[in-house]
Amino acid sequence: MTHTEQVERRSGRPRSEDADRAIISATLDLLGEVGVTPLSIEGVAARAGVGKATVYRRWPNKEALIVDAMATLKGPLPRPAGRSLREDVMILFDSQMAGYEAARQRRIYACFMGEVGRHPELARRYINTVIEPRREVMRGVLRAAVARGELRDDLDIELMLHVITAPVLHWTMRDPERPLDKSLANRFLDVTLEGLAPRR
Amino acid sequence: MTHTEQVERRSGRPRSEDADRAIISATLDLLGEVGVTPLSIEGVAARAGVGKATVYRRWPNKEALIVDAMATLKGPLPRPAGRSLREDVMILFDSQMAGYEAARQRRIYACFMGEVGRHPELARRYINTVIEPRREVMRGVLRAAVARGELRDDLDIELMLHVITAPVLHWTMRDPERPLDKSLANRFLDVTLEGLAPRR
Amino acid sequence: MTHTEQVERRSGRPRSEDADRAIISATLDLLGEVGVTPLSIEGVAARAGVGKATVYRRWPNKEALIVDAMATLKGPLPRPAGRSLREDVMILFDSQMAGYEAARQRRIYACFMGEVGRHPELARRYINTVIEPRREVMRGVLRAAVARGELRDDLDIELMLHVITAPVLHWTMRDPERPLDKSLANRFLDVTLEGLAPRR
Amino acid sequence: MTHTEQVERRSGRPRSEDADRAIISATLDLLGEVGVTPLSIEGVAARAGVGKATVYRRWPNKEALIVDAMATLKGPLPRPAGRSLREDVMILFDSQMAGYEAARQRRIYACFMGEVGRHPELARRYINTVIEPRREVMRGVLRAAVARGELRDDLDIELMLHVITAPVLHWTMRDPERPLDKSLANRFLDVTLEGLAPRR
DNA sequence: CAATAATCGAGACGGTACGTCGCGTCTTGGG
DNA sequence: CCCAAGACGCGACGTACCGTCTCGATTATTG
Repeated sequence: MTHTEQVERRSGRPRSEDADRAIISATLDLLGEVGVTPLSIEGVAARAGVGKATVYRRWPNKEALIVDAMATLKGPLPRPAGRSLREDVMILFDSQMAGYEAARQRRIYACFMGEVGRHPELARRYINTVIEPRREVMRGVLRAAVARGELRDDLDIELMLHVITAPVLHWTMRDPERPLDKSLANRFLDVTLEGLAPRR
Repeated sequence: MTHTEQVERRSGRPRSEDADRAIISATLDLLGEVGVTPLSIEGVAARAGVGKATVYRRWPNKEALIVDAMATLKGPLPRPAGRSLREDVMILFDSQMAGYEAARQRRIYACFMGEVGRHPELARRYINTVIEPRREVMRGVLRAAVARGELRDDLDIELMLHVITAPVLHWTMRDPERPLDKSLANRFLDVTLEGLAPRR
Repeated sequence: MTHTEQVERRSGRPRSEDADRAIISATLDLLGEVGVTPLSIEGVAARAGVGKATVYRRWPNKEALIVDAMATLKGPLPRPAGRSLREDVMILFDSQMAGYEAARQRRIYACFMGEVGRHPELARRYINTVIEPRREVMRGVLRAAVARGELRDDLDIELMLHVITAPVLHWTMRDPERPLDKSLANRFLDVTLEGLAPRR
Repeated sequence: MTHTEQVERRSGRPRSEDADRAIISATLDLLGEVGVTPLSIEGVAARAGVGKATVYRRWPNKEALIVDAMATLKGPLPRPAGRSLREDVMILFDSQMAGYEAARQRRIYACFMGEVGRHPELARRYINTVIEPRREVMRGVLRAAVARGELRDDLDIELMLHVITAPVLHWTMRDPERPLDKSLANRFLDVTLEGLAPRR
């Protein structure tokens, strides 16, 4: 999974997988804590308890390191149940709000959003790699809801996707440390779903 | 308006107001371009075409400088016409999307949102000083709309405020350089207002 | 005697002669305390209790100021009695060892000697203006002593001048604060006048 | 020989001895060129072609650096032949007048002499470390000459030492770049050994 | 099992940006 | 017109941190 993917065994002492993991984890921590611009290899190595050369031996620069670190964020996607729109949406929300991993991801999301202007290429990769798959799941949920008649069929999916997710995401950015309260998420849904529900 | 507010005239050469303005403007530019953490007094002075000492003579550190720079962002608030909800909301949107000043403010907004976790105190001041007054205008708009029967009266204003503004604000963060297209803003409004409109 | 010598009266407030004196005196003090290179107009003005512009109005740079300050060091030359070589030499020594003015001059002498390499032009002027007149007095003393038969007539005056004065001057440089003890000066004279070789 | 003398090997990359040498040499050059007060670590680093941190890692301030730099000046002492006073003295003079190293040492000597008042502690160390050993050699030469009957035995060695060396040293200070002409040194010796008084 | 070779943490390297200070110049109000 | 006070742009200072490089020690594979 690292940048210097190797196929054939090389002689000499093999690279420590512990170091790999510690570096990636430190990178993700720091991405969420300080953002892309102030993140430095020095800081990553210190946080990982590893020599700087151990990082540079694997990745040529911080962009490459961040790209590889992001790849580990793809993780297992939430699987919507498909019974009702609201249930599916809450499953997706839940996966972003519970646990240490989710908190770190919220911090990273906020940092990338704040640095879109400085690091457009990295931000694009982050969106494509990490965010887009989740949006794709959500699109499936919305399409299924349209098919079941739970959502209007005269609006494009992208519009509905943004209107449903933006209140949650933007709320989260204002305090990434605290997960969004589930009842508040439900009240957001009440409003937006009302607007998106088919006119009878 | 500078940090070292002086009442009585001091002896010696008075401080240059040109320098004041250049420093504040450079600070706002850089706030939008690089954010809070990487902003440095050195960078501000260089951008302003001013000696570093000229900055340090006025503000003891970058936080104080940023606080004073933010104060100049309050600017004139947009005045809603009060004829219809949609017209008023579009007036408010417009004031954030047109002109160089608005573009700079969008960049600054994105930077502060991305650094809430690192500089909570500064972010809080920014919200209170710059954002909250505009939200207050929007609250007035919403209350008037409730009074006119254009919005449901069973929801609290804060909820409606967030649901209406979040899609616009979050869309903006994904590309602060380009102002939000007015027709897209209208489509967002179509959906959210439908959800917030009173049941007949 | 200042650099901007003026002949005709100019209109407006005349320049303060107090300031002139204070600046020159401060310059001489600092010349002796910090030397030529670290001496700054800022320091002179502060020591003189005068605005910096008041100095710059009179002298264009520190070299010109130092030149004029040195001119005031010429002072009244000691007048040898002409009765005996030893008495005359001790009169000259005395004038360099007694009083505040003499101590300052010793400090200045040490500083210039130490900075000959950095400021050869200033040092040359210093030698010509301040030191050379005193050496000229000493030459007269030596010539008279030769005429009286107190000194050999087969040596040139410059050589004798240097051999007699160097032990005193060099001793002084090793601790300019303390004036050379008169009895030690006498012992130096004993040796140079009589030599170190044993009398047969 | 560096300030942070280490006995046991420390982990990590060892400090470069090339850097040590370059820094010390640059310090000695600058000591002779600009003196103690204007000497700065920045200047030393630039002259040595070394990062400033490389200097500060070894010495905490310029005084400590100068002390260590002076220690390298002790060098090999001249060995007088012991056959005659004049020959021995000229050997000692020679060692201060020939070669690049000697020219640098003359410049340094002049600088320290000129800054005795500003840096008495450093000057004291310089005298003790660098000058005193050479004076001790000269004392041996003088004592041997006294024993051989070449010098009077009724004068103390310190007095003779000063009277013999001062003309040479003080002449040198007036132009440290040019070594003292050997024939002039001989004429100084002629006088001090024989005296200025006429032979009866 | 010894030799080899790549990796490890540690830390020194040259370079650069930081906030501070002091320089010589410039600009006020008041005498 | 002079004077003090002090702000101005500029640049040097000592510090901290960056990415790179280099050391002795460690750890698998190879002969």
